[in-house]
Amino acid sequence: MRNKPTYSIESVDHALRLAVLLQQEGPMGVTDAAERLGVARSTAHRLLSMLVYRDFAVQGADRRYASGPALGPLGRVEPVARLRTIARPRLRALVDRVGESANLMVLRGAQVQMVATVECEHVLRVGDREGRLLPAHLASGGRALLAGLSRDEIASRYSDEAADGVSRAEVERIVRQTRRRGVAINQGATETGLTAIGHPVGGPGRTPAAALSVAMPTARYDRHRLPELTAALADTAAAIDRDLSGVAGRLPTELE
Amino acid sequence: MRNKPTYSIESVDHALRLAVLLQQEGPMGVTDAAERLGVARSTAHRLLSMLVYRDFAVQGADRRYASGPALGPLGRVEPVARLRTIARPRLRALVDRVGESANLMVLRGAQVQMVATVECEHVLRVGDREGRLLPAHLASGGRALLAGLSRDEIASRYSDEAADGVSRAEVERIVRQTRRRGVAINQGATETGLTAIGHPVGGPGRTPAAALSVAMPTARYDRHRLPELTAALADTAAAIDRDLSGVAGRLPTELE
DNA sequence: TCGGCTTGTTCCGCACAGAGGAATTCTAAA
DNA sequence: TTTAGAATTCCTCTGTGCGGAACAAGCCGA
Repeated sequence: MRNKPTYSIESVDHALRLAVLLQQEGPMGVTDAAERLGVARSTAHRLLSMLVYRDFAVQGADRRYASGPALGPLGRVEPVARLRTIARPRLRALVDRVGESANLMVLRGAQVQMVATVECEHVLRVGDREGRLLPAHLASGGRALLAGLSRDEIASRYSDEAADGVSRAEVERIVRQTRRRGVAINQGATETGLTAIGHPVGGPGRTPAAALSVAMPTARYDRHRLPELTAALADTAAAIDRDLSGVAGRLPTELE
Repeated sequence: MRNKPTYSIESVDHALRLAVLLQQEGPMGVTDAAERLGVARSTAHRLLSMLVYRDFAVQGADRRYASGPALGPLGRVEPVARLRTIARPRLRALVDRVGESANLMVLRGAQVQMVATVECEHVLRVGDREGRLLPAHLASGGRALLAGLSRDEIASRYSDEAADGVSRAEVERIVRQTRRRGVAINQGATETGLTAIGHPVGGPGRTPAAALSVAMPTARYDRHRLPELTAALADTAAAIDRDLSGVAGRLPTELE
């Protein structure tokens, strides 16, 4: 969730908040919804009717309204927010350790979405990209995640024809390269002068669902730093994985 | 999607329509969104900003907006609509064959959602319940679907404590009973005087994702009709499964 | 590199659409 | 059957949502 827009639309905000409430808290009645939103019952009813109209809600036999098929499955939005909360102190520690900005990202289709970013203290640094989407095959974390996918899984994300500027064959070449190197690296692919190293989050035997990266100006990257960076990434990934397992969390791969 | 509400809210409608567009058609820019909605660019931008604010959209590095984590996965809403379209003629044929109302439903958590209904021509009949949610363990189609789930899968939908009027132990008892009988039947469980027979849709080796039922007044149900009804349901389920496989569709179990 | 064009973003005035109070309808329990 | 609570419908009015215009950012070709 971002900052409130400069010119927000209250009616739309109420509707979207209500959709999220249904998703996260389960079925509720009109009166419940009105109280939760701080609006009149008639307003709540109108909002619910709009949500039903556009498949964001359905009404049960008991007259309560539940989340509809347009929304993500019940309870599964939270993992992204929880992932951000759990990962942020670990990202902070990673930045302190290596002195470069760090990112956490999840795979969404053929792209990665930046979930969290912690910036380093250098004046010249990679800035906050939280919330943004990048092509997965270009980003270091995206490459780390793609390298963990089967050929079928890659096929389900990339068509035969070049789309979004890349063919499946090219993605497969990048995956093979990443696997061969044992490291996911992006040198200038997403932005000239930027180098990033990626590492998946998710222990052995588990599908990696998120990835870490450290990103820096190419001027500060030297291949002799690679062992240090990869070790720091691996340690941080393991720590995040432990944190997530400790709360019996489900990882956002299940968003897909 | 239902009929347009009596007192609809245009601003909310625009926002929800835009969310569905992002979901179904992939990333787009402000100008595209404005054209698709028939609004000014500044209005489209405000709507997109609200969607981003509430996690229904994210903005990519190329400035386009894509669907956000609060929405169901890309392209997966449509299967419900397509399932309805594909199944409706088959439901019609089923109703013609057995002379009773027929439903198609999908499992959503611990409930089933009615996807499509075709009513029979008797004056006393089970009416249209399309769009409604019912407790899965009570509905015949829900029972048919639950009987196809593993113990773990049932555990993920029902907690230990009695919630929504049922405990997991009770659900497991119903599942065992359904499996023993080889038929999923609801006599008066969802409504007094109503009897329904359910049957899963999904061929051998595939997880049943939807279910059919025929539903009638108990006054018209006789256990000697059971072979006829189950045969008609099995034939119809197989036909729908073929129709779905023919278009290489994915079934709505993947909504979950 | 620069300029022109396109697209995204911000601002503000105004009129009509969204909110809410009240009336009506529905539902479940006693 | 009655009653109370909740859902739904209706309608008035004011403040909010829309869109035009200005501004900012990005892209591409010369």
